Amino acid sequence: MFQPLSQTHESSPHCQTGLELTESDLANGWNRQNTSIAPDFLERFYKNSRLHHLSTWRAELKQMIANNQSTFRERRTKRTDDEDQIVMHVDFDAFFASVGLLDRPHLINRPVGVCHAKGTSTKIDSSSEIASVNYIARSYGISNGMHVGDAQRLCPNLITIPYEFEKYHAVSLRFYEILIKYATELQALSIDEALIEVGRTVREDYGGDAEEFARQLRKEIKNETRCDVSMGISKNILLARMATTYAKPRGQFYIKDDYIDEFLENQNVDSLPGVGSSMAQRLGEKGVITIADLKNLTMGELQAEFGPKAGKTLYNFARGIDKRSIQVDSPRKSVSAEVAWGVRFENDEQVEKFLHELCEEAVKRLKDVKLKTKSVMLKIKLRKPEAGAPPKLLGCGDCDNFSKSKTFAYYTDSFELIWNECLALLKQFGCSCVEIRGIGIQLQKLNTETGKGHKSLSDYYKSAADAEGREEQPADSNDQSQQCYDESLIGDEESRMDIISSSPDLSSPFNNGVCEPSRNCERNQESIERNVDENRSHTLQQRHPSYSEPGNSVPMFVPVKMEFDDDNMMLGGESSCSQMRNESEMLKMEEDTEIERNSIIDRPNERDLPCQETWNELPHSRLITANYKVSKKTVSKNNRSRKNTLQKPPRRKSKIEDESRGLNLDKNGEFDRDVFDALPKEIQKEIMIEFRFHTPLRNLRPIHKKVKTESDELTKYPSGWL
DNA sequence: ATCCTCCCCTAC
DNA sequence: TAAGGTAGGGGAGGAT
Ligand SMILES: Nc1ccn([C@H]2C[C@H](O)[C@@H](COP(=O)(O)OP(=O)(O)OP(=O)(O)O)O2)c(=O)n1
Ligand SMILES: [Mg+2]
Repeated sequence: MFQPLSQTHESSPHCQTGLELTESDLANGWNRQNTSIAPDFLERFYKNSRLHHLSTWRAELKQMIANNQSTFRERRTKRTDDEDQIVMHVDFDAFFASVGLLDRPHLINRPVGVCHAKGTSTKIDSSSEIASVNYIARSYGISNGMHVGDAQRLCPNLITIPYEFEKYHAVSLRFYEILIKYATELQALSIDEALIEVGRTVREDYGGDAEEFARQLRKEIKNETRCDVSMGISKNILLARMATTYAKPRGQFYIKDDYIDEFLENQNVDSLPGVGSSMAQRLGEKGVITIADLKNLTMGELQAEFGPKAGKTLYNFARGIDKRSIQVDSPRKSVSAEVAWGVRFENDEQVEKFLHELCEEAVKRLKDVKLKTKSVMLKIKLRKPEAGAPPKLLGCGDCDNFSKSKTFAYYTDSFELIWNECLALLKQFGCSCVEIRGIGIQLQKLNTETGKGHKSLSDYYKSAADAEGREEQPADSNDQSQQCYDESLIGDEESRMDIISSSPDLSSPFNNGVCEPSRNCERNQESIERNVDENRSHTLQQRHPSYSEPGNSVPMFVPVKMEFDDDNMMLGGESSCSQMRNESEMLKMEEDTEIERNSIIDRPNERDLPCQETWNELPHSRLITANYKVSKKTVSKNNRSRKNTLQKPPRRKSKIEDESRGLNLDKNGEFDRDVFDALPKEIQKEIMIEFRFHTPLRNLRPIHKKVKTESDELTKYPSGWL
């Protein structure tokens, strides 16, 4: 009764090991050419990845809009009250499919989907994903993201067409050009989707008739791109987006104030943007299916269950309230590169080589946006011990996810330094190469931090007007420091240069990362970095017999280009002062703790070696006891915190249970779930880490229970799609 | 309180 | 055959 749908290996007495699975994946020549061990894998993968394209385009469009802010400014000479705001959401219908059909008019009345599968096979089993299907295909129940095989089961006549990324891009650019003409504020959401604020345009040029404006805008976009958009209109972002969904395809819909409640109440909670399958399930467990149900919960109840912010958002959304403003530009907070497809390794050299390439990619992206980072995070996906071959060809399958980060003392964009940390983090994981199914590098704490949060254009104008005590005030003529900040981070080259030239002594973050002090540092400068999370690392290390004490390691000095936090020096204002203080303090700490600092980039001794001893060789009760004792403080704290939530389930159910299901702490195959469950989440995670990283998987016993299938993990078909 | 790390979730 | 990326919001639990 709990048998999963997946048919792969239930009858098998043993789980296949990672080694077996990876070896079999890499056994045939075609796969060897198309996995992470192939020399040009990364480039080919990114070239063909639709999701990579979506993300890249999104970033590019946001940047483009930010650079074009001045275009909107002219229109925004007056402060607009939130009440006068008219938000419109514009979104192409079946975007990839529609663009693909432009040159295939003979297919226009057939069910069509965009995917990689050539469709030459007569078998209905392709695991290729459909990026976009037209509305005819949707009438069969096919949706975006579905596997071709599943889609063909629903509609055997489905026609597949290939990706044409350049065309999507070109159509999108034309689309945004048109929007820029009318928008007072414009937020790029994706390649085919944007938010615009057009209150002023509608009032002044369309006699206040928002729907007439929308009709004309849709017509213009259709004429220019030959593709259909749908539009949602309302007083805020939430309602505009939901209106678009209702309007699709080839339609528009205006949610006026007196219709809000009626519009919302009968819809399911997951039609709220931000409420996905997980949140919908958690709400469902509380008997909340519709938005009307959601409205019956108090703010307190929602916050107790979902946290202060998420609870408040749910409470407001259920009432059609959304205070977010359109974000014309917002500072980038992270840059990353990751791959979770085709990732298979036979040996550690291959892992390092791949990580090296990925790191080059991540640093290139960092430099492309002219930023520097202070923190690098390595993300690893490891095959769950019980996971068989993934249903998706060369997919990552069912995985446990892990991440580890390191914080530097300074901002940097030095490949050497970042790479060095990536490698160190990889070694800290110490995982078996054949289990790896995904790797990612994320660079955080970029030198864009403001301490002031995001600002929309209207926010900006409001504060400028308020400060000046006048209503009409061009943005760039006052609040010099703020202007300096905005433009220097996001603005175009010209305005940046103006600002920089006004303070010639300070180097810019855009001058190729070189300033006088850093030049001096370039040679013979040791790497100065610091593990902020030392406590955590130490607990892990101490619990494992093969770890050395930090003091025992051999320091390794790395010559790197190093800079002071000059970026903040040029910002001026309060936030940069406090940032400077922090930097000075950090620098001081570095001096005070030289040994510890060195240990961070120590070349580890024995802990890098493959672990021979494993926890499996200990009685499991000892493991539990040991961990429990090490974290006694933790446990008591946890008890305290759990008391707070005792009324509710103390933790989110399914995820944790799924993760622990892979564990067999006892070599007799018995696993004391009660004991494990009683442990704090943190400790559970650490136990898992120990087992995943330091236990030969062949010692793990087969798992008989599985609740979620892999496809549950990674696909989000509407319920009842099969 | 507020920060940090390590996650999970969501959206396209 | 197939190309399951990426950025941001935010929560849990620990440290300060
Ligand atoms: N799982 C998904 C969802 C979307 N996309 C791509 C293809 C889509 O065409 C494009 C835009 O996404 P939308 O959610 O707007 O979907 P469509 O435009 O295809 O359909 P519609 O907006 O009419 O629902 O993003 C994708 O590759 N994979
Ligand atoms: Mg669309």
